[in-house]
Amino acid sequence: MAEKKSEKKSKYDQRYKAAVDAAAAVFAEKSYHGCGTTDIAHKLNIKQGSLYYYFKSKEAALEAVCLMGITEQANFLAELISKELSFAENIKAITQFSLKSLRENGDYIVVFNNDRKSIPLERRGKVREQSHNYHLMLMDIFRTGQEKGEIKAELDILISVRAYTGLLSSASKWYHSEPTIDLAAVLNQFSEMFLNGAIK
Amino acid sequence: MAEKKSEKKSKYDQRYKAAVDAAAAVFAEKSYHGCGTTDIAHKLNIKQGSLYYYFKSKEAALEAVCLMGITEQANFLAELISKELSFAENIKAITQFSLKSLRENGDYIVVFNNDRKSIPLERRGKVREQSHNYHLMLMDIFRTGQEKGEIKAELDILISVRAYTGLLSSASKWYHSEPTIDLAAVLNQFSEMFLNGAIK
DNA sequence: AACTTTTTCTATAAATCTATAGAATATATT
DNA sequence: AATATATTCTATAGATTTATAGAAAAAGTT
Repeated sequence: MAEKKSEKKSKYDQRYKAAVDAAAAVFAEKSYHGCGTTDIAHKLNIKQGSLYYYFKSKEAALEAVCLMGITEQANFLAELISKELSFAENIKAITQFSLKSLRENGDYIVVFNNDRKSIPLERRGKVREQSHNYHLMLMDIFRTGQEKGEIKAELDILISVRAYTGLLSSASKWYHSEPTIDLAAVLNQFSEMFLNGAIK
Repeated sequence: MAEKKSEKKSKYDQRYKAAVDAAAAVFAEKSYHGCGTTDIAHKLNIKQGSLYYYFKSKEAALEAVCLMGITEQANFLAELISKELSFAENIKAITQFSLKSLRENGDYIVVFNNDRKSIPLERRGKVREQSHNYHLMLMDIFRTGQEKGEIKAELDILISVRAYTGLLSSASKWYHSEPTIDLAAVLNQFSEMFLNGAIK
């Protein structure tokens, strides 16, 4: 009976996850305001009205997608920090994880990057918290790197963090449409360029 | 009479420019699909229906904004190339011009970056042409830089260009909300990081 | 098989949004 | 001043969208 209950629950959960996936895919392709709930329902093979069995509102779907996108990244950062690696190793690890996430959960990251501002203020709390947290952890990694003398002393840490996150998030714009480009090549070059620069 | 005619024409042109500015501001703030024509009209201090005296459609307004955003950048690149500077000088000049444009015409660039995909296919021609052109010119600058031995030989040019444009376009996400940060500081650090890297 | 719960469907209310047409007002010209 | 032109307004048609309510169907339970 406990087994049956958990099976039942997991059936709903599976379907709920499929709904969030569908929302992520549609939001990523057309943007939150650029799509209708019909599009999401169609991708799930159900009718528009049925979607509200899983989401209280379209906004709730957006929140779920964004939260999942940033939470995965934040959790990874927290784990990474506990390992106390060098700055260069941290950058390589973060770049690798980000690009792998882009390939496996690209829609979530794209939606977080592009549409998180469309979450209404009263619902934005959790997403803001996670992304603020992510930012703080990155700042921490950079600050530590500079204190240890790994990062050039003259660099402003905030600008550096912004530049690095910008580099990563920009990858989400083209990575998906260029399957030719090899993941490892991008990874190596991003890390190399960011750490050591483009010129000799 | 010729003077009066041109004055008249320029009155319409002034107002048309104000309309495009208003559209850019609203699109940048709420995104193309996230706003209504009412928002644009309100910013212009006219009623919603009056907007159609200046734009045939909302989509036409979007096209005008995007085209202006990318054209300015493309024109600058074309001029720059004719000067035949070194790679490092080119990067500094492009970074400087981009950040200056961001400050002065930020809305146009934000809209081009975020919403150009919302231009319907049949209207996208001119914008695509200009942005393809921009990409080709950047590729050219990087290729030349590598041939002259300024860029590390092992770097893939396409990935480098993507990384650099990503760095620039990401600035449009935060520069606006952080008036504390000095333009010159960002400029120097962006160029420095991209050229020489973050670590010692 | 009868019953309960879960999931999906149909139909629709209510709000919103783009675009148009024709009236009204302002501005320029003769 | 009378007339023409340019600009804005009002009102609205028509399409679309989100969300809800209650019926129907599917799945699970006893």
